[in-house]
Amino acid sequence: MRDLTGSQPAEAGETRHTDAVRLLSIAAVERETGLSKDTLRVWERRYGFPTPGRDPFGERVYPIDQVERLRVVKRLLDAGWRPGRLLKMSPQEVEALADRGQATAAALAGGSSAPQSEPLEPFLDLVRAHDAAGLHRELGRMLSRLGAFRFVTDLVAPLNVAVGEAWMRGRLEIFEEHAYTEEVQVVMRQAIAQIPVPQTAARPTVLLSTFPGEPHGLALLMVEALFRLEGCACVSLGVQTPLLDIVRACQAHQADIVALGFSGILGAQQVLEGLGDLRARLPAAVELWAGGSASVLSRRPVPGVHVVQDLRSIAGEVRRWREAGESDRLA
Amino acid sequence: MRDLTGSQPAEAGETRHTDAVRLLSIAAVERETGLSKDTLRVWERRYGFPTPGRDPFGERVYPIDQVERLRVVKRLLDAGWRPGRLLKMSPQEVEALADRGQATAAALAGGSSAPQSEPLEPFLDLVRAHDAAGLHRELGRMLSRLGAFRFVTDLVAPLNVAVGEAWMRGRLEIFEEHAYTEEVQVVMRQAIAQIPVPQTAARPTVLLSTFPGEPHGLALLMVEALFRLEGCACVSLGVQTPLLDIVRACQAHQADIVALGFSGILGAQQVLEGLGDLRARLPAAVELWAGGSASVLSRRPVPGVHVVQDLRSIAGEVRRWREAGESDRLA
DNA sequence: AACCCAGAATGTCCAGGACAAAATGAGGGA
DNA sequence: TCCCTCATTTTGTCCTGGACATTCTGGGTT
Repeated sequence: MRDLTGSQPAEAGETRHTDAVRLLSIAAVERETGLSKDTLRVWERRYGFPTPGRDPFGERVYPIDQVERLRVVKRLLDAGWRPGRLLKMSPQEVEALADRGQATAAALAGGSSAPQSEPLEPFLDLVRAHDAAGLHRELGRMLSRLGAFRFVTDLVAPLNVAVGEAWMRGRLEIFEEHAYTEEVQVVMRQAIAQIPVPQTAARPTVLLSTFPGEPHGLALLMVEALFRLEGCACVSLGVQTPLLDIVRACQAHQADIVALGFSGILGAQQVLEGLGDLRARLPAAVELWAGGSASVLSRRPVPGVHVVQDLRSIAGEVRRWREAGESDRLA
Repeated sequence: MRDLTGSQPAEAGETRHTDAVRLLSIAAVERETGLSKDTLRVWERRYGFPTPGRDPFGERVYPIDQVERLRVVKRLLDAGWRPGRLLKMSPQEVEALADRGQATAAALAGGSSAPQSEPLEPFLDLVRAHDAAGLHRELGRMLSRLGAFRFVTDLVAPLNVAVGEAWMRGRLEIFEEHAYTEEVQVVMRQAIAQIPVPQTAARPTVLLSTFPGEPHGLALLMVEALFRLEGCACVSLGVQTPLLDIVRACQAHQADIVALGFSGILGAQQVLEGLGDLRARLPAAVELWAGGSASVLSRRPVPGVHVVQDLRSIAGEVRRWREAGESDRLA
């Protein structure tokens, strides 16, 4: 991984100020890594890593390089590895795993069959060059060339995967991923704005959001575009809507489908409990769709929750819904 | 508050299923209210509220009405009240406070002097009617009529405050606030797209983001629009960038100003520690600007952090930066 | 080769104690 | 009368160490 920590040559008597810059509190580590305080403490107790020092008040202080390692571990965890093994490995071994591990996990998830019709490298180069304007221009060009549907399915979707993978391998910084996401969002909204609005009272009516703690709204936009292209009425609540409010919104908008996005930031347990909870609170007639890169979804099915593995399948699923509704109306 | 909890008439022998719908785990309450598990437990111990039951495993289960009350308490907390007093009050007293309390806090924050030149009620009515299309249309119309600058400062900014206040008084649901935010974001992005891109190498270069846990990206868009109108180069990382990555992005983009948004969701301590931490990690030449509705910012100044109280002041501050830079270059 | 179950692994929860930081309020000086 | 300072209370977060439901693993059985 490129060294951007701004490390100066360590001098003998490090000042208090340097310490403050090098050390993070447990709350800061939770913020930076997404690992809960409970998990951090229990890992230390069980596996002997991380090994934070203590400040004068007896509170944990984490060196920055351990935080970096925790970040990689977190990502490998999301890719299907288990902490017991990862945390016993040396930093070098973890690093090596990150460099080649993702390919395994991606292949395992069955992503290999995706027809990757557009070259992605030029876009990754623009991201690495921090050329936001250029990225915007090229994305806009591709949107015009491919049309909204193929733009989403053939370019943005594989590009997201490639960006995630590049981060894992240390070839992209998190902030570069953020900048990329932001730019794609702008173009995606542009794409959505171009889709003609459906008739009033179009069906199904789709409610889009994510759970609290899940800030990844890009997938939501992609899904919204695809639903719109199918002539559905979409109501997006943006990201991080509390569960009870999703239920209320569903009532208020008379939604037929509630679609939620998951990026793998949320823990498996939170996702499953949340989905089960939501399923119990929603009327049975409302379908609950879940999609995104979170691996839990494919690993453990939740009863009554419709998992959308591939963006391309949305069109077919909407058709299924409409036909099912038709027969209901006849009955 | 309007009853949208979907309550059916309670029958004598409530089923297990109904229980599951009525009771929330401590993790779910954290998700719904934004109050940490630690805080929930310590409130129970100290103030005797909330008073969760226990499931067969001895774990806390919170009735849904207590969760509703906790939400109101959280909002009053953000408005400057203290938990010791709020949690000793009866539910009715808290409710009454919410109904009139916000005005006090808003006046306290000095918001009364804002020249509110545009009528807001029609927009609130559209939000309440769940008329996303109508809201979009009216906002777009106002954008054209007022121009980007006045649209942001005279319409969107006071509207945000009005929406927050309406929620507090129980006249707006959270999901309605979400739907509103989403629609305004769409129009804001449209507004930004209309602003001509500045020359290459325009200065100052502004880096925009929020801390992890702060999902409110609307303020960020508003600020971006205003910076763009002043001819600044803007790099937005979207919301929730880890602190270390903000530092790296700042290096990579050679930013002159790092601007962060705070909505009051993050705890005071987190905001202050984060800002102090970030200030220590950024080069001294980089200015750190913080803005938003979080009350901490105005209550407790952080050394080396520039607090932007009013959106209108951004233009002047940019001018200040440019003049200061000029004299630096001469020196 | 498919299935199943004991045991290990793992994240979250609990209790209750401690303490730094922030807010409050009293007292004294300009 | 107003403002500043300092002691006191309030409040959120952190700590330890234990417990347990749930998930995953690996071997044995049909």
